Amino acid sequence: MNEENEKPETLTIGAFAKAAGVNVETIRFYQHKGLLPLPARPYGGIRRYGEADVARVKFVKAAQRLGFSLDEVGELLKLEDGAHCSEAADLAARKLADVRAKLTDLARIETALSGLVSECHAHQGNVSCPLIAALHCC
Amino acid sequence: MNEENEKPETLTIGAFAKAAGVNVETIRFYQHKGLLPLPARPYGGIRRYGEADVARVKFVKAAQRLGFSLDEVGELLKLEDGAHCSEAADLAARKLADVRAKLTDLARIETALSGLVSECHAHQGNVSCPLIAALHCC
DNA sequence: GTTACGTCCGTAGTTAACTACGGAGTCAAG
DNA sequence: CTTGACTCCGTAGTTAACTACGGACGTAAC
Repeated sequence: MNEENEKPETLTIGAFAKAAGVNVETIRFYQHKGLLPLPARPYGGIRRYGEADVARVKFVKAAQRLGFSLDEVGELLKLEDGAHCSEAADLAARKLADVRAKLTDLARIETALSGLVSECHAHQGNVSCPLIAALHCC
Repeated sequence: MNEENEKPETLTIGAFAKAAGVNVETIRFYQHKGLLPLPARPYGGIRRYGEADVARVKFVKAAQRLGFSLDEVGELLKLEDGAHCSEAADLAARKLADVRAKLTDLARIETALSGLVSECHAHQGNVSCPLIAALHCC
C-alpha cells in the first residue's frame, strides 16, 4: 500500500529490544513461548528482526497492561497469524466479551474515582468514598 | 441508612471465603499483606467476619481483573479507610489517570475486535485483522 | 466425651512472567 | 588480527500472588 513495506529485517536482537522497550531476555522468553517467531539464522551468523516484530512486542505489552495473560495474548496473536476464519471469529468474540466486561468494570471505577476526586475537592473533610460500593455488584 | 447496617460479623473464615469466592488461604494471605483487617479473636475462640469484608475481597478481585496489582489495590483501599482528604485526592487522581489510560487502550482493542468479528462474518475468507495495528501507536 | 470437621498459624511449594548469568561464538573498529 | 561489545543458548534465580501442608486447638453433633 506504500513504498516502505518490504520487510527489512535489519535489527539485531539488542536494537529490537530497545525499539520495543523491553530487554533482550524478554525477547528470548517470548520466542521460547511461541509469541514471537525465531527468524532464520544465516549460517553461523546473527538473527535479524524488523518493524513487524517490534509492533508485535508492543502489542503484547499493551494487551498485558489490560490484564490479558501471555497465553491469552498468544491466542489474540493467532488471529493475526491467519487462523481459519471461523475459529478466529470465535476467539475474537470470546475475547470481545472479556474486553467488554473489563470496560464495564473500568468505567464503574472511573466514575467512582472521579466522583471521589471532585467531592474531595468540593468539601475538604470526610472521605467515605463510593469506591467499594461501586464494585459491590460484580 | 437502612435497617440491616449494624456489623453482624457472623461468618467464620470458611464461610467468608466461600461468600467472597476465594479460598481460605487467600483470605489469610490478604490479612498478612494488610489488605484485610484481622478481626479480634475472642479469648481462645474463632475470628468472625461480616459483609463489609466480603465486599472488600470482591473489590480486590475486581480491581485485580483490571490489571491493578495487590499493592495498588492496597492504595485504593486506603481511600476507603479514611486517609486524609488531600492525600486521598492525590492518590485517586493518579489512579484515575491509570484507569483512563486503560479505558482508552481497551476501547481501541474493542473496536479492533468487534471489527474483526463482523468482517469475518461478512466475507468468510481472509483474516488479516487490524488488531496489532490498533495498538501500534501505544 | 469423643469424633470429625473447621480454625489458627507458620512455613514451604507453585505458577506466571520475567531477569540474571555464564561460556562460547560473531562481528566491526582500530 | 586482536579486542571489546554483542549474540546465542541453556539454566538458574526472582517477584507477585497464590496454594498446599501440618500440627495444635476450638466446637458442634452424636
